Amino acid sequence: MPRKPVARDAVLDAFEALLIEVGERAATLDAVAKRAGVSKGGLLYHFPNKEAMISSLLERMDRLAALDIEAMKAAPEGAAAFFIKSSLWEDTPLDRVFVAATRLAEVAHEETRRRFAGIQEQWLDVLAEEVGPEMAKAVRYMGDGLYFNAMLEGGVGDTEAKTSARSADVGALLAAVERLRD
Amino acid sequence: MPRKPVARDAVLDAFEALLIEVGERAATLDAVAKRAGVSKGGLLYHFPNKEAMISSLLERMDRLAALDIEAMKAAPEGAAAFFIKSSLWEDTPLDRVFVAATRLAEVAHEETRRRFAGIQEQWLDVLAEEVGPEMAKAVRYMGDGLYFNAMLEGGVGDTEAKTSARSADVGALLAAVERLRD
DNA sequence: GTAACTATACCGTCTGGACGGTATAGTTTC
DNA sequence: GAAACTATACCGTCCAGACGGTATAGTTAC
Repeated sequence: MPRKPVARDAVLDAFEALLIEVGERAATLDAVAKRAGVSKGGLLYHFPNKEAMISSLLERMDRLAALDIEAMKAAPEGAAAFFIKSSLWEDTPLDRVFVAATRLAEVAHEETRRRFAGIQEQWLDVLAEEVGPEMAKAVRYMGDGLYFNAMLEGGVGDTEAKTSARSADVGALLAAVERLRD
Repeated sequence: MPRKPVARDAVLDAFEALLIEVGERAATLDAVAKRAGVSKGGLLYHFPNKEAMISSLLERMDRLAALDIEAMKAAPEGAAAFFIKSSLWEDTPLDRVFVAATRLAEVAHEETRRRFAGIQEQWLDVLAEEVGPEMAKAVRYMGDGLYFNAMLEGGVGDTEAKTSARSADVGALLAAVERLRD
């Protein structure tokens, strides 16, 4: 059996990290290859072009989002509370791939935008089952707001400090969700 | 008397439009000049480099945001309701410059991120005066969520249709705000 | 069991095009 | 006459992608 393609995952991780930290513009093939500890030729062996790399990242996002939605449905504290908590930036694989993909959507990457819309719709459906369609929107927009801020902050600075700063906000949001639930 | 510098505003408008519609990557100097109906030399006559163009856009944002905050304070329906309503994409000058600037923040433009943080802080202060610091956060995140979605949609497709689709959501959010106010 | 072969997993270099910016000479408008 | 342009040519750099080469692991043939 041939060697395991260890570089493939390393490349995707590096691409993701660069998108988060320095944005789409600076996530060049050279930069990705360098960060992954791989030659540019090696990178292009696994992903024939940049678009293929993006595709793989979107597949990763769909896979992780599907898991998240399952967890959300099964959450003992309720889908809404679970959703708000998980919208906080905690550097989980889903957080990372989500913010990374946001960078692509920002530069008008249509396919990425479509995938986003699909996932958001699923979230909304699950939330609506719990709190009704109207309040589901309020909850979803709060979560989107959390992501928006995570995105604006990017990977810059002390992640720990920012997480704890924002987790105070999550308390406020959970309280708001409780009020909306009645 | 020399002519009025009509091209200056045209360039800034074109830059803004391209950021919204096709993202930062595609908002090149050539593209901006072409869209503005101006020669590249003419563009660079007014803005010696791209950074100067960005600076002017951020100044425009600060100016419009300051007006918005004044309007918010004076709003008869209350700051929170005003804020939610104005977070909806309605193609106003502030909406446009805000989403355009988001594109720059996304590619890790530090100065843009700082300006955003400043404006958000002002919004939060005004909201807190009305609904208290905790619920102010909930309201602000809802507004951020609305912007997040406007940003993801970009300038693509039928703006009218999307606005009306989302204005239904605004109803839900205003209802949520009313509940939180008690 | 080993030689010949094949497929996979890379590496390093090169090229063509785009992009930001410079320079310069001329034209219109007030 | 001077500000506000147009038009065009050019430069250095960066980037996506192409290409040729290499190393190594498994496979077949005898």
